Amino acid sequence: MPDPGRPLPPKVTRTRLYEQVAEQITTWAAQSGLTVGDRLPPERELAVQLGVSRATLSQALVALEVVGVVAVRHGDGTVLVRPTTASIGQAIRAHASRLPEILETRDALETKLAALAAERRTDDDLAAIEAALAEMEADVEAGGRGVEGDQRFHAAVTAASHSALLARLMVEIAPLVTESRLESLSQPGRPRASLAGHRRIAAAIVAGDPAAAAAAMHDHIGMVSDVALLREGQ
Amino acid sequence: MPDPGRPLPPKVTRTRLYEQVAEQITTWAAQSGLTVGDRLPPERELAVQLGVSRATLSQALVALEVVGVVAVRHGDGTVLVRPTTASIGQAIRAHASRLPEILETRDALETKLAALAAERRTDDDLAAIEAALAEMEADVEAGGRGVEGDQRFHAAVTAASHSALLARLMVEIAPLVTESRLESLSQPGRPRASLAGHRRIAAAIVAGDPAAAAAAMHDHIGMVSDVALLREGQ
DNA sequence: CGTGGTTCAGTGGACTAGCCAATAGGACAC
DNA sequence: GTGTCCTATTGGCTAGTCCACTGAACCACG
Repeated sequence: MPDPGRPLPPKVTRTRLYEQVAEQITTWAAQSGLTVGDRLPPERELAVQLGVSRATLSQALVALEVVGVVAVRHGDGTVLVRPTTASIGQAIRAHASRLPEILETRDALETKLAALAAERRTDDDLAAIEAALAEMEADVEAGGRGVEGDQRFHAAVTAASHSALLARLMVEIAPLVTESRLESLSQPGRPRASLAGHRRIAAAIVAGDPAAAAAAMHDHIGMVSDVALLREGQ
Repeated sequence: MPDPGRPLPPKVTRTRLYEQVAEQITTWAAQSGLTVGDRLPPERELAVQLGVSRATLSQALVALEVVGVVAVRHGDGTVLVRPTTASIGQAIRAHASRLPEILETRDALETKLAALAAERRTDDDLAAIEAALAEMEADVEAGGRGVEGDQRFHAAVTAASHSALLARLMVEIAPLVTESRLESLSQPGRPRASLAGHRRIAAAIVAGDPAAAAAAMHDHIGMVSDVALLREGQ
C-alpha cells in the first residue's frame, strides 16, 4: 500500500508497464539476494525474462535510476546502488527481535511527522485526518478493530507533514508497520485506546502545536510499544 | 587516485540524452509561461521539435513523471502538475535532494539514534565514537574540514544505537546526507563548531543520558540547518 | 619487462517504423 | 435534450537495427 501521499480515494490509477517492471526488478533483486554493487542481467536478457521489450525495460531502469536504486553504466552494465525495499524487510526479518526496532523507528519518524504536520497542515490535510478518524470511530463502534482507519490516519498525518523524504521512508517500512499494527489492534480494548490517542494527536495538529503533536504521537506509539513488549517479552 | 598532484580530474560527466531532454522540456515550459494544468505538445510533435526519437522523449517523460513534474495520460496528453523551477533538472540528478527535507529527516532519525546510543552503547561503541572525534579534531587542527571524521562520528553513533532498522534508513539517505554535510562543513568556522557539537553529543552518550543526547543531537542538526537555510535564502 | 596500442566481445544508447489502446469530442439517431 | 457511436488524436508498447562505450585479452615496440 504505497499510500501515505494521497488520502484521495481509489482513483483508477492506470499502471504503466514500466512501473510494474520496475517493481518486478526490485522484488526479484531482493529475492535473489542481490546486494549493493551487484550487477543486473544484461538488458536484452532481462527484457526476455520479464517478457517486455527492451524499450520498456529501459523506461523502468530510467525510473529506478531517477529514484536512485540502480546506476546504468554505458558499456558496462546496470548495478544496484541502494538496497531495495524488499531487501530491507528481508534483512530485518532475519533478526529475531524486530518488533521493538519497528516501534523505535516509528517513534523516530512519526513524532517528527506529527510536529511537521502541526506546522504545515492545509485544510485538505485536516479534512483527510478527520475523515480517517471518523472511519476508525465508525469501525470501532461497530465492533471492528479499526485497522483501515488507523492506517489512513497515519497516512494522512504523513501527507500533512509535506516532507517527501520522510514519506518515502515511511513507505519503506510500511510492510513492517502493518505487522505491528495488526498485533496491537488485535488486543481487547486496544482499538478504543488507539482511537483516543489519535484524537489527541489530531487535536494538537489542528491547534498547530508541534510540541504537543510530537508528544501525543510519542505517547501513542509508546502505548503500542508497552503492550507489544508485554506480549512478546516474558 | 592516479595523480595526487592535480586537484581535480576533468570529470567527464556522461549525461544521458533523456536527462538533457527532460531539462529542455522544463526550461522550455518555464519560458513559454506554461503553468500547472497546461498541456505539453503531443509526443510525436515534441520529439521532432527537440530533435530526438519518441522513445527517448518517452524516457524523459518517465523521469519527469517519477519526479512528479508531469502526468502522462494515455489518450489525452501530458500535463504539467508541478511548477518547474528551472533547477528541476538538477533535482533529477540529485534525486529528491531538498536540503530542508534532508535535515528534517536527519533530525527525526538521529535524535532517536543518539538517545538509543546513550542507553545501549558498549565499550567498543564508545571507543569508535572517541576515535571519530579524535580523527575529526586532528583534521580540523590541520586546517581541514573534518568531513571524514564527521561522517565516522555519525556512523559510530548509528552503530551504537544497535537498531538495524534505523541504521538501514540512515543508509538510505546517506548520499543525501553527504551533500548536506559538505555544504555545511565548507563554511568558515563550521568545522570547529561542528566538533564542539559532537563533543556534547558524545559526552551525553558516555554519561548514558538519553534525553541529553537527543537534545544535543537536535541542537547540532539545528545548527547545520540554520546555516544551510541562510545560504539558500539569499 | 613493461608500456602502450589494438582488437574484440559484451553492454547500454538511441533511432525508426509500426501497430495497439485509451481518450475526447463531434455526429447522429432517438 | 439525451444517449450512442464513430473517429481523429494521443500515448503505450514492440521489434529490429545500428552506434558508442567498456573492459579485458592480446600483441608489438622500446
